[in-house]
Amino acid sequence: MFAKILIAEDEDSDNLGIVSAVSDYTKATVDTAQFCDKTLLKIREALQKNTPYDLLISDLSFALDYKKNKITTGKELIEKVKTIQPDIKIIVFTGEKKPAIIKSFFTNHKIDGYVCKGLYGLTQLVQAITAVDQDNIYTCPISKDALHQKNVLQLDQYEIKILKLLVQGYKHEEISQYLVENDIEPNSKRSVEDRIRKLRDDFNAKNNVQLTYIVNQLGLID
Amino acid sequence: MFAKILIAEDEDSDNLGIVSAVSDYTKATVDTAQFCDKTLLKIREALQKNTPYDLLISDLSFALDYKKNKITTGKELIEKVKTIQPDIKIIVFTGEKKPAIIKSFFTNHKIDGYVCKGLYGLTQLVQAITAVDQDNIYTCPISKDALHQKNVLQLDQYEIKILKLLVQGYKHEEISQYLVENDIEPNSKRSVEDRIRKLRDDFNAKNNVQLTYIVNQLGLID
DNA sequence: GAATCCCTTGTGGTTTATCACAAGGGATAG
DNA sequence: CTATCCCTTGTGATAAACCACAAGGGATTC
Repeated sequence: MFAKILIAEDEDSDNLGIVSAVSDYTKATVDTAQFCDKTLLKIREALQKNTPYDLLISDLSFALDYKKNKITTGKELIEKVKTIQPDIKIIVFTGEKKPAIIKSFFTNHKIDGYVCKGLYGLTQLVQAITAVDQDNIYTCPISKDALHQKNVLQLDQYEIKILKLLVQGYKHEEISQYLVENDIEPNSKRSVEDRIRKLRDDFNAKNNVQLTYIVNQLGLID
Repeated sequence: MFAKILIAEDEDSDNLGIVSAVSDYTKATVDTAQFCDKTLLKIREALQKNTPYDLLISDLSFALDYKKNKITTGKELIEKVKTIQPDIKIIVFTGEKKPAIIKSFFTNHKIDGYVCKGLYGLTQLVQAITAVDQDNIYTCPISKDALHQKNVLQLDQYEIKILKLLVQGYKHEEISQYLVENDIEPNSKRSVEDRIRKLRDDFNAKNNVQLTYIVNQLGLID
């Protein structure tokens, strides 16, 4: 079983509950960090002292940093952590329930578990720790659903760019111009329209208003 | 100081922290409820036994009810509570930071305090309890900002209806039809357009795509 | 090299959104 | 009562979104 666990969670109301649940269950050394940068620092230090953490339990959203922390989202934090200690296990423990976001953490960031905070969050977190300790992947009911949804379409960078420009009020023509100026191809007005139409098809949207609303609700253009 | 406090919070990871902070500070009887309906029930029972709660600390979002609880949002909960015990003090303790939503809780629901969960959530919650106990209104830094923002435009039901139809892909003409069928006035296509144009002006949006994106981001059409 | 496929782009036409101008009607102040 | 204001609605024009068809070009296959 894990011997050294780090919990990255900025909400003070949450900390106590998580720490006590985790340390009751695992008997491991449990440290906490309330900022992304602090988390990274602790992981680095532990590595240098040859007493690395086995497991990181991390939230995704962190308070905006009045102290100018460099990293402010769990996404970036996890990316950085993976570069300095690739073998560390990671469980995300968060309120975020959007399927697209959950999915991307498994596919893009190779996390080991995902637990949504909620009624039974702590129970599931304990289950996750057990599973991950045995080299399994853990998904709570909500994230399991998210991963099994077939029609959680992932957007590529090109599509995200177009949609972001759209919600900024850009016209098709202006989007085309922007793409030309930034050397992104394809970039004709016609191609932009084509891609937007494809997206409308994919998401069953009647027009661009509904399309942008849908992808925004799904968290695809955050 | 308050003698009897009820905490409505569905996240189990949060409960422990909140309860211990509140009971350490107040020396009051502190009860908790993980569902909206359960909360309402406890308040009713306490009233009948002539030992009512002095203070309700409530979250806003609650887990969706597999047991078919009637109330699933803090908003509805607070409305109901106010009808059965109008004099109870209410502090909202939640992750929700959208100005429009925060504002509406003070103007429409006459709550006594609003604290955003976060780095110093518990500290602020304790401050809120002190303030509210002395019949003052408490706003945490974030909600204070929200209340002071001048340009947090509130939408009326008519405007919300139109915007909701818009993001469902309705055309102006179809919105007009819908309004006619539901006896909502004004309902001509022209009037619908006019109102949408006014909204675009208010929110500085170039077109309907940007408009709906903005109001959605602000949480005005939830 | 020719046939084929796929992606990109262009053209032109229809529908919808956006906008300017104005007529009608109810409410209100004097 | 009348002048005025504001809200609603209508008309018609322009801009943008939306859509169907097809040409050109690169890559692949045989």
